[in-house]
Amino acid sequence: MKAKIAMKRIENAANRLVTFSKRRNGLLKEAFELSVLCDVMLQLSSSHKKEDFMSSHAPLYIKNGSRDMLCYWNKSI
Amino acid sequence: MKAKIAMKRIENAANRLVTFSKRRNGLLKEAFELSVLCDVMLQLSSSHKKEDFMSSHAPLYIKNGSRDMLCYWNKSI
DNA sequence: AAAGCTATAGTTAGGCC
DNA sequence: AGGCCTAACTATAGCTT
Repeated sequence: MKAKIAMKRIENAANRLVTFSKRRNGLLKEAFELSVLCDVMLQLSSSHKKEDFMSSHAPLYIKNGSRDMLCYWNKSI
Repeated sequence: MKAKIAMKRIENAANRLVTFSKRRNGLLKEAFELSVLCDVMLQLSSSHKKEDFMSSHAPLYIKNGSRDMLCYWNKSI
C-alpha cells in the first residue's frame, strides 16, 4: 500500500496539502518527544529570513502542559 | 533488540546525548523532506523565548543546495 | 476537507567499534 | 563523537466512506 515517494515537490495541490498536514503532525510529535527525552529546547528552521514568516499563517500550537510546540510555515502551501 | 522507550527524560547523560544526536538528525531529515515535498518554508520551535537560544550552541546547518536547514538548541544538553 | 484503514517504507534503541 | 548492524517499532502513501 505505502508506495515509495520521489523526493521532489508534489505537484497535485490536494495531495500536497494532505501530505503537509500528515507530515507536519508527525514532525511535531517527534520534536516534542526529542524535547522531553533529552530535556532540551530546540528550534528547527528551513529559513532564517524573518520575512518568510512575517505574513504567514498563525502558528500552530501543540499544548503539552509546560512543554508546548509551535509550528510556523509560509503562505504558499 | 530495540526496546520501547518511556516518554520521559533520559536520566543517563551519555544515553541522553546519543539519543539527542540520533533523533535530531532524523528530525532534520524529515523537516527537510517536508519542505521539499510540500514546497514550504517552515519553523518548528519548543520555545518562543529569544533568551533560550541566545547563549546556545552555534546552530547546526544542513546544506542542501538552495534549501538549507538550521537547528538550534539550548545549552543544557 | 477530514478521519480511518493497512501494508510497507522508514526510523531507531541498544549493541559494538 | 559518528558509523554500522539488526530487530522492533513507528509513520505514512494510497485508499476508502
